[in-house]
Amino acid sequence: MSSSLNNQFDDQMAVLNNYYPDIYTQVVSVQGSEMKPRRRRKNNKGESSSGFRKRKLTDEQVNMLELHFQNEHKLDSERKDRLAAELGLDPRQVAVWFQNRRTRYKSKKLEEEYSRLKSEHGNAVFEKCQLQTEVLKLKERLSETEREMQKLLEKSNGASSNSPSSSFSAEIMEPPFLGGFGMEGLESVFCATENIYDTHGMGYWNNFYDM
DNA sequence: ACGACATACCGCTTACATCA
DNA sequence: CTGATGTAAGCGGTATGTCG
Repeated sequence: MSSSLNNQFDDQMAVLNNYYPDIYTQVVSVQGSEMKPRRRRKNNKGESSSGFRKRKLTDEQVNMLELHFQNEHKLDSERKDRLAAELGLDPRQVAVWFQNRRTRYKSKKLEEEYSRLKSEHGNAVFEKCQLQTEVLKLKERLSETEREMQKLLEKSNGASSNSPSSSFSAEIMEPPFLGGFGMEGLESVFCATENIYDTHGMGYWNNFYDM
């Protein structure tokens, strides 16, 4: 632990002591006398639950542990022993609490990350759909323009009967515009996704991912 | 360098307390 | 009373440091 962190921690402890002046003596008197931690469950046949009652840590103990955890997620042996003495707990209980707390922290972080990625993915899908729709519209415009050009060519060919057939006219007669872009069969997908967004908005997709 | 041992940590699981 | 949920703690495995 760095010295600045130590100072920060000492400040926090001072504040806590201000709010809970007799926290340590209370905790020690309650837990130190009769709540000795003991091991249980040697195996899963129910051998050793001899009168054991699981004790919940007091709010003050949890607050203190939480304070230490915010300061540093891992314990060195010295800090563990000192904290255990301060809280009237077994050092092993402190270690276990920190381990469980790290697990909770990790799973919470994972959930947050999952939500963030889910949201990003939803936005990306939405954007992709918009872009695909745009591509379709542009292809339609291109097709229309090409048809008009074809008409103009036919007109001019009719006016001068001896005009040569150009390679250009042959090219523009090729019908499958979408095929050239590898977009075969996607028209219905575009329409479907577009309709879904139009009808339901992004909330629909968020619910969809929650399934 | 190497193996034995201790220690800390992690993931998974169990058992208990609490609450709706 | 009961099932769901939160959490303290047990257990086995792994990584790392120390010592002879």
